[in-house]
Amino acid sequence: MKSKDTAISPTRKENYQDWYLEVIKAAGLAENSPTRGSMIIKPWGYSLWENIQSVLDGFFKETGHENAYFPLLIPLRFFQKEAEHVEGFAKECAVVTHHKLEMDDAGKLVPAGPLEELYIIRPTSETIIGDAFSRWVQSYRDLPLLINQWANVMRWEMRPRLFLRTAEFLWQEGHTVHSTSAEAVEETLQMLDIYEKFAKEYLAIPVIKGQKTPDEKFPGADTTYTIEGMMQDGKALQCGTSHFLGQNFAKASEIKFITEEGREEFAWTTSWGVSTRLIGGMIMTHSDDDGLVLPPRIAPVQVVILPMYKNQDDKPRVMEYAQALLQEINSTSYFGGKIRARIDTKEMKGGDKFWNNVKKGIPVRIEIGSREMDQNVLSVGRRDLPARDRLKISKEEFIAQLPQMLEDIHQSIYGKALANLELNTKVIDSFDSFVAYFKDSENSGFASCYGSIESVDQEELQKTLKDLKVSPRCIPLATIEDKGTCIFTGKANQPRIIYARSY
RNA sequence: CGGGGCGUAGCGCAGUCCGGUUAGCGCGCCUGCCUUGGGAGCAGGAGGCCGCAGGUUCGAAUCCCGCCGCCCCGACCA
Repeated sequence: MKSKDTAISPTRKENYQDWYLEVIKAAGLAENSPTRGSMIIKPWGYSLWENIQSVLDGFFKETGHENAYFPLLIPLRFFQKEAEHVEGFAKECAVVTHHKLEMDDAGKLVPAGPLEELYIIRPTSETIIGDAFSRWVQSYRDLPLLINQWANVMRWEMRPRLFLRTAEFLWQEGHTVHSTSAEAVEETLQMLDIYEKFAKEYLAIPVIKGQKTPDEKFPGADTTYTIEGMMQDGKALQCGTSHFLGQNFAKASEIKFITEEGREEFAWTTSWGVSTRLIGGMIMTHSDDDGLVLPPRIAPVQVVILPMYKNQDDKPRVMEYAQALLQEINSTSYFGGKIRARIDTKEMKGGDKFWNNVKKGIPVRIEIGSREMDQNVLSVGRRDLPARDRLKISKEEFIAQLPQMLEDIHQSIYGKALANLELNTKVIDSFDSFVAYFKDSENSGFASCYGSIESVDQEELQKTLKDLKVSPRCIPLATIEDKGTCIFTGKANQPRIIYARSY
């Protein structure tokens, strides 16, 4: 094959959507399955999820949460209890109506045994967990109740996209119960902080912490908080949400407790979640026209050794050297863990092997062959730098510098993402410039402007936003005290709202 | 769920309008030779219910009907 300018085609500039799908394919992260809207997560993609799980699970446990598991199927009557919740999710619920299959006359399997009690496949678990909580919570002594579940959920999406929006997806959902409103709000914000920390420190994704406007909040929540990231095409991606549910679900599920004073009161609940969408966000934030770029702290393999040998006679010597190098790397640490390294032993031509590992996004590549061995150096490539650049460095120096190199890569890709976010966030002062900002470009980015909650109910504004495909993403917590005149309604003393196109 | 495009080998496609030998091509895969540090070359080989199911016909990848899936644009969303 002729050598190409970029390993991925089309490039981001040529067609961002197709580029995204190609990156996933080339890295072997996931593929479509025979089941509509549901993806097959391949080992390389799943190992990313495993790392996400293990880090977050640690954070959850450090903050006193325990894992539990609730059923996949939720009795329809439970789901019915919270009106707003129903309105939000009813349209995308898969329903289980039968409990067996029978062969018809034509020899085809058909559903039989209709269920008396219908079930939905959980789109989220507030209702069935709430039912359990109503029994678990009796007294103020049972509170707070801090539960998390790792699970799959299903939302029958009209337009699925790998990782970003699939009918079935993997996530964690935290569900907590508190005796006071203030404590529940505190929990909601604590978990939002954990998500922000995780996004920044592990996925190297800069995010804006904010509050959702009423039209964008979780159905049934009093307040929804979000972390919003900006992809390389300027679109927003909601990377995680944390909800203060008030007493809505407590009332729907009868979660009541006896206070110290002996009064019976409804409890206050929260829920919060992140999903496999994070993987999509990570891909879109960092990857380039040569494929996936993995943040070092979450990469399943942080360093890959590529043995290059001219012939089978040369192989033992190179492999032996590679093994020894692997041992040395494995005995070094980065960010609180042993450095994860492996040798790519696949029998492949040098060039193929090289580009495969580029496309997999492995942060550091080491090529060793007789050339390096004779000179007693390593050829080292960093995934955040052009693929063809190599650093010649002695083994000793490399081992000594490796932790810092991984750290540099993390900082470098985070820095690039942050620059993208900052460069493409514009302060907008008027309705006209708001419209112009989004009309001028498909890849506008974020508009930060004073907006009122009421403005979302204005029909004319609704239409304008719809035409521009723009929606309010959040009211950033960082600027929540910064008040001004709403550019849509003229109402004074309103907070800044981030508007953007989104995934 | 509406509008548009598309389903042919693992991947990317031609052939479909206008039905007619044995369904092709490139990449990949296997074998051998030759190569070997930047996605090599030559030779040989394997691999297809032409998305699924009906229909029209002597004959269907090709025409008609239905269904399923994928991509794009709307409506909806983590």
